Amino acid sequence: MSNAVGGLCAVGPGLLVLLLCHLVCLFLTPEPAFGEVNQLGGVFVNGRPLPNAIRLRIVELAQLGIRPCDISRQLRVSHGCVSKILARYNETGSILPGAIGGSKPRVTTPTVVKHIRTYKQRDPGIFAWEIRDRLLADGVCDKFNLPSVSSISRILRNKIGNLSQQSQYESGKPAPHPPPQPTLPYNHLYSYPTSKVPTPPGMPTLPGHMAMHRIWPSSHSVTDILGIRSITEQQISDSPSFPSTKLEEWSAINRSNFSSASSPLVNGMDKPHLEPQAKYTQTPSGLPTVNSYVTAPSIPPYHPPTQVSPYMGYSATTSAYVTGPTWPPASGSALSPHSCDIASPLAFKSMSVNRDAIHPVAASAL
DNA sequence: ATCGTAACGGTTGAA
DNA sequence: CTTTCAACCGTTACG
Repeated sequence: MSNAVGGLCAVGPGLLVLLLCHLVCLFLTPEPAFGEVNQLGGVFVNGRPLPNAIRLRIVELAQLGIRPCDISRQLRVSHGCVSKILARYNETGSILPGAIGGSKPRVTTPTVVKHIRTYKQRDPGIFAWEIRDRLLADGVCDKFNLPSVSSISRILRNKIGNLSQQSQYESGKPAPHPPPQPTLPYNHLYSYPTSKVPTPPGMPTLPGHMAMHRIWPSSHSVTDILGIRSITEQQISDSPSFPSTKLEEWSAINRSNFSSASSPLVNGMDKPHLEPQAKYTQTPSGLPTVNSYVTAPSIPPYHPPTQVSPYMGYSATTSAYVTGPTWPPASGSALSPHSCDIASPLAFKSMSVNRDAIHPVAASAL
């Protein structure tokens, strides 16, 4: 909670940083140096996610009732991509891309191995499939991270066999935190992108502890992003305690994105991640590129300074959690409820405040 | 005309 | 340190 003070201070330095950021951006992204141009004239970086600003914009426009095809034309993003982003948003409530790279989450975590070993010690004749059942029954694993029978066999063969001689696993790691949770250390990072498994269509939420796997969208929901986290809140929670969960998730989601979306405060500790940014134009905050994406005439002034803030918000903790898509916004967008005063993106502000002004946008697209 | 989606070539990062 | 692999990306083209 040293951030209470830091929060206040963050405003000052924050502005400085923003300024700095802009200077950098000016140099880095007059136009996307490594971008390619799609059929619509939009610039993209193959293999890399669209800047969050664009993604956000897509959702915003959709919430305003603009058709995907028009959004596509207006933002010069392929309709396939618009479709995908909106579908994802609909499904998860997040505009963010999934986790890029890395390996599948490990299921045979130390905790699981330990349990397997225990089972084996208690009943040397136990079968792998029995162990599997017990892992599930005992809540060590859930059906999403339950090791396969062959994995268990391998563990029995490779690890348990050796370990049983010297029990290095436990002695080596006295487990200061006796597996507090069956949840796996890796899984909290990866669970969210189970976007393929996450919520089987029709199943809105995951029951019980599985809900935990879905906390991520919370901080990334459009509402949160738009909202609009005040600058003072954005203190990147350097305390590794509670709030950092979100942060970790964030960084796990996509490191380059993380750095690009988060406040420059991260830069200090994240140097390696800056490189890709310089390389691509997924610049810090992903904003400057916006201008090159967005068709100038149709988009209201997209003042960078104010745009930055929502993305600084990405790194912050979460407050409100829009479970999803309040899709066709009943009245006004789901985004507007937030008083877009301090940190709200001008882009949105201009939309919600002068809703009339946005109509021309829609009109121009139609 | 619009939309959903598979294929494609690409990037990324853990193992 | 390099390679492999499986995740994701956005674009394109097709239905």
